[in-house]
Amino acid sequence: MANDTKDNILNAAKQLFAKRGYDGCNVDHIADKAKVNKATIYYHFKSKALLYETVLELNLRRFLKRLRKKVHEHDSPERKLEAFVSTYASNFADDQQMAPLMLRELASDGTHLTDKTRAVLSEIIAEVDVILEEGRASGLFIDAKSFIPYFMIVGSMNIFTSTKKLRKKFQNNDNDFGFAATIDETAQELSRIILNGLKK
Amino acid sequence: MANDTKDNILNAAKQLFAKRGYDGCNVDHIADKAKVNKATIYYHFKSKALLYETVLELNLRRFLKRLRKKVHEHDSPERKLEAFVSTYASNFADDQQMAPLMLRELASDGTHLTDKTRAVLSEIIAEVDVILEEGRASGLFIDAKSFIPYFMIVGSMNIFTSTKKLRKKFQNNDNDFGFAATIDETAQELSRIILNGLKK
Amino acid sequence: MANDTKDNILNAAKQLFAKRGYDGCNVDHIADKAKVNKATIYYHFKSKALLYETVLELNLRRFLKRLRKKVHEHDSPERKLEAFVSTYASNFADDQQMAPLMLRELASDGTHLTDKTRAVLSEIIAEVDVILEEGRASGLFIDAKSFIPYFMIVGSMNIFTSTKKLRKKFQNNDNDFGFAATIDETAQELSRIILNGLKK
Amino acid sequence: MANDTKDNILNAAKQLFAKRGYDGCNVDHIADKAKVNKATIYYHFKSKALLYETVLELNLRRFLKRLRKKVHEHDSPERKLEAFVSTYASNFADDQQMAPLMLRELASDGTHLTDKTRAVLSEIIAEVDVILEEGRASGLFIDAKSFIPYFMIVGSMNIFTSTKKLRKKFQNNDNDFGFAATIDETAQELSRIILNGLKK
DNA sequence: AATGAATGAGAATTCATTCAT
DNA sequence: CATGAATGAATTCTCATTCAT
Repeated sequence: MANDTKDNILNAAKQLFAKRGYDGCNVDHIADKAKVNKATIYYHFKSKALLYETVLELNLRRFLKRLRKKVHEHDSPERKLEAFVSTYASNFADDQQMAPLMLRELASDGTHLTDKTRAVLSEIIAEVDVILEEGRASGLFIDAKSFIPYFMIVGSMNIFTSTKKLRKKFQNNDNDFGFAATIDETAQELSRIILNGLKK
Repeated sequence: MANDTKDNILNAAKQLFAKRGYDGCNVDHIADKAKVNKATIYYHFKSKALLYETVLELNLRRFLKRLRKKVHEHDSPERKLEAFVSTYASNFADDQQMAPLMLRELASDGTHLTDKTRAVLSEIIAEVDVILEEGRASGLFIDAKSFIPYFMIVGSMNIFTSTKKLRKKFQNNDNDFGFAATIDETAQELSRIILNGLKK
Repeated sequence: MANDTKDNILNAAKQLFAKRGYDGCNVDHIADKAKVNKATIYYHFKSKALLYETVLELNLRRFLKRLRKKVHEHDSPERKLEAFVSTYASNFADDQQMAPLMLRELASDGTHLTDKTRAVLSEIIAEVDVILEEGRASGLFIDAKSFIPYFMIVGSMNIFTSTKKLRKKFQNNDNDFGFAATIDETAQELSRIILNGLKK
Repeated sequence: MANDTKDNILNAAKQLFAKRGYDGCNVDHIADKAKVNKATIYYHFKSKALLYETVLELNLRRFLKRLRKKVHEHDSPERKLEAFVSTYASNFADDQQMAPLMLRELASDGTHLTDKTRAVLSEIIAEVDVILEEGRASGLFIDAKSFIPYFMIVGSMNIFTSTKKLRKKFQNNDNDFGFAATIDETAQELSRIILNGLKK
């Protein structure tokens, strides 16, 4: 029961933090959504800030695990990078909260990130770094700072996922810039451009 | 004098909204930073929400104007795209607030965006769209949805600029993923990968 | 109006802090008693703690001023000491809050005392110290540490004033220990014992 | 084992009630200090209020017993009064909590005192009363209300013991009012002044 | 145009207490 | 006996906003 309670809180918190940001949502609301008493949240997590940190760390860790698993199913740097992007996409398709959560954190320059959570973030970037290094070593890829392709992927996928409603508002226009694309189409095209761009 | 006051408020607001987000900063704090009385803010802008909208619209409009001017100094799609990216970079180099401001807005799915401001945003994307269309028309570029290169640029440049402090925290590690790069270097490498990636 | 408001708050606070102690009374209650909105208290005093400190300092300062004035109307150490005690008494007769306020502060070892307020306290003791020094110098008084007569006066007068209701509960007994005495009678007898006790 | 737990709770409670007062300390904190679960406190004592009353009654009773024993070792009123004061002092020297505990109770006009506990208090005063009565009967002491010497002793000894830290803060001054005295010196001087003052 | 004062509605956090185990 | 979990009711403090001047 205790674990159920904790999970309910963590899920409710994740949704609201994603939707409204840390400052934009309140503990009452989280308690309502989790169907627990507000004080119960403070019993399990000591403060709103610690709850937020827990949500972030837990989800990033889970995300890293899934990315790794999928990436390591492949051998060539190209397939690995594709796997990274497509897993990124499929994860975001299932879990709509991750994208705004990460984006807000980046926008606030990691203010709420603990050392442990930053370490997880680092391991995610490292996945891309290793792939690029392999690509460079085998003469496939040009020499480029790892963070640039990483930011390209993270930036575009997170923005795409976060702006579901916003993108719809452009679809009345004569030009919707392709905004109606699915996340998988987007991931594929993104992969294609990046891989092509990195190729020697 | 009246305009001085208004500008002071707009500047203070921009800095604080950028740093802490709409919900994360309060009118008292803006008043303090602008060195005006809190009621003065309500005299010039009707509410916190309207102040925020004004900040956003004003700055996006200014940003669009600068991008346009620089892009239109060039002729070929390639040079134009490069100009778009490098102007993006130089603007962010001068104005550290724009990046987190935009990023937060995207993370919150444009909740605070007025129709007018969304229109400005649309015109910025349209700049890229036109360039890509030209490129496609002249057989230089592959056929790709415009928003993808756009999100790649916006995502990576905004994340890079927003995470100055965060990136520094990675620089003790043996691998800093190239995070120490300047914004201009970053823009150049980004241009190179995207142009290469779009090329037929 | 602003000063009226502040005074209302200070008075209400004084009464409640005296009656229930710092932790025993709440800001809502003070606001009710002062007939102001709770937020108004926070506007004028930044926190409950600062309100408390202000109450303490203001009242101790006023108390010191009155003691000094009366003491300095006399010449001999004996008359001065009597004046000190009787003024102490007459002040406490008018202002029932001062005694429990001071007593609680002493009980909590001056935890809430600011440097400035401690200085006022010091000046009150100094009044007694000077009197005793004069008495010793003119060969009237025995050599005794100043704080002891001071604590005797402060202790007995403050306890007497603070325990109005408690003392009444003893008055059904066959022996009420003299608890029914007035504050002036008490002060006189106290003076007599101390003066007699200090005499060479 | 059961008694161990109860004693741990009573000791922890005594220390915290003394340091912070009834309202200033919370059951969680007592539980932490006693190294028991919070619910255990409610198992042994029914409420915070009852725990407090138990602490008070137990300790006052113990205090009374010790005072009585020492006082009754002497015969003359003078020696008995001296014994009362010196036992007061030696008890407070061993048990730093008693003084603030009593002082707070007096400051709050006995609000938390049960009838039983008030009866114990009464018996303590009665000890002094009997001594003074004897002194008056044998023509040694002047006629004075018993509570006044009692309040002088209680007031000064309790204030002295409660203000260990506060007194230290005065010791940088050029005049420390004798605050550096030990409790035994203080008790001796107090005895001397009171006895001298009561003498016919 | 600008400001000090005031406030209603909320927000985070605490706390004494209960209860199932 | 003892405890982890849970909670209703406070409690301190904040905040966007208004208003008289």
